[in-house]
Amino acid sequence: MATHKATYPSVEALPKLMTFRLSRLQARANAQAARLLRKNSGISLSEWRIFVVIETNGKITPTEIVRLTSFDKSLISRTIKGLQQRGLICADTSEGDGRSFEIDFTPAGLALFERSKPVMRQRQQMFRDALTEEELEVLFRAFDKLDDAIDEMEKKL
Amino acid sequence: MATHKATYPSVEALPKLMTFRLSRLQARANAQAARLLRKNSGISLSEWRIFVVIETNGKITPTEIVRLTSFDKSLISRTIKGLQQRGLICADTSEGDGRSFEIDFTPAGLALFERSKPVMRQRQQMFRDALTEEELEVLFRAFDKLDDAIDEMEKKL
DNA sequence: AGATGAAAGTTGATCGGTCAACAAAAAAAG
DNA sequence: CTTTTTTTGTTGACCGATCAACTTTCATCT
Repeated sequence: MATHKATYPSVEALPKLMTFRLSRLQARANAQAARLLRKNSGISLSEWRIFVVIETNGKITPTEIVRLTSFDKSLISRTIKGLQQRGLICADTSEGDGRSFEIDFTPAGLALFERSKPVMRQRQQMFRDALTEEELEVLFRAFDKLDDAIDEMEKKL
Repeated sequence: MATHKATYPSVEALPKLMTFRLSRLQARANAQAARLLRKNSGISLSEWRIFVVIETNGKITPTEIVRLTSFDKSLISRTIKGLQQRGLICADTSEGDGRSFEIDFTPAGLALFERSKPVMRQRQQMFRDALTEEELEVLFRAFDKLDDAIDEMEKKL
């Protein structure tokens, strides 16, 4: 005979919610990266990201950073200001556009970046090593597809 | 003859950085969910998550929520307070523990939750439909492995 | 029982991230 | 050439998330 006690979708369902897992994983990865950076070089995660973009692209304007990364432009603006004030990046006005400017490493900034690179590279490698080649492929393909799915939802929902 | 122009790891490398992709995807998914909820029922994402936990578990204490979800306990505390003040959940002190209490839906809260469920379920389904069954399996396995990888890094780095 | 330590929730401070409004400059339209 | 529109970057306000300090209650040890 059934009791009156309610039955529920069961808590095991929670880890099967994609956005739940995604959110949790990202939060943990994020917190860890921030802690590592803080310990190794005292820079924040947004600052690290700006550095990575400069490294991969060379000197670059804020708008280009937005285009390449989709980071929020106001966060970029504030992050750049902080880096400048500490002398970790330099800025030169763009030729032919008085509104914009290009940022680049200063020697001090590059040194600080290089100081964190080993541990961050190792971390990236540990993430990759945790998965097989095939899983990595599927994962990145899944990222692409989920990105597209969000685009579609923006239209339909 | 080579020029003096520097060469860089190439910007195409950026989308191959796992944490970069993870962060971007999660941020987008997050913002979208928040927008949908705001539009449909005016509740926040943290409030939605609390509702989902109550739905899957039944009435529950804050500490149990922490255990099940790893959400931050202070955020849970504030979220619960907000829901209570709007009469969307009710709280009864736990039997045998004067410190704790169990929260549950009020009729109003349940109604609001049910109002958002269809669109949120559809969203979850669209995420799942974006991937094949096999990709889904690999994705969730990857989540598990990456979670474990973070645990290991906590020890080594 | 009384003291000590652990656990449950709350609160304040702070930071990161997002959004909307804005000023300056450039580009496009007339 | 002048007006309008767009683009670039900055700023203020706000919410979400995290951390540490704290209060209250419970559990443990003697």
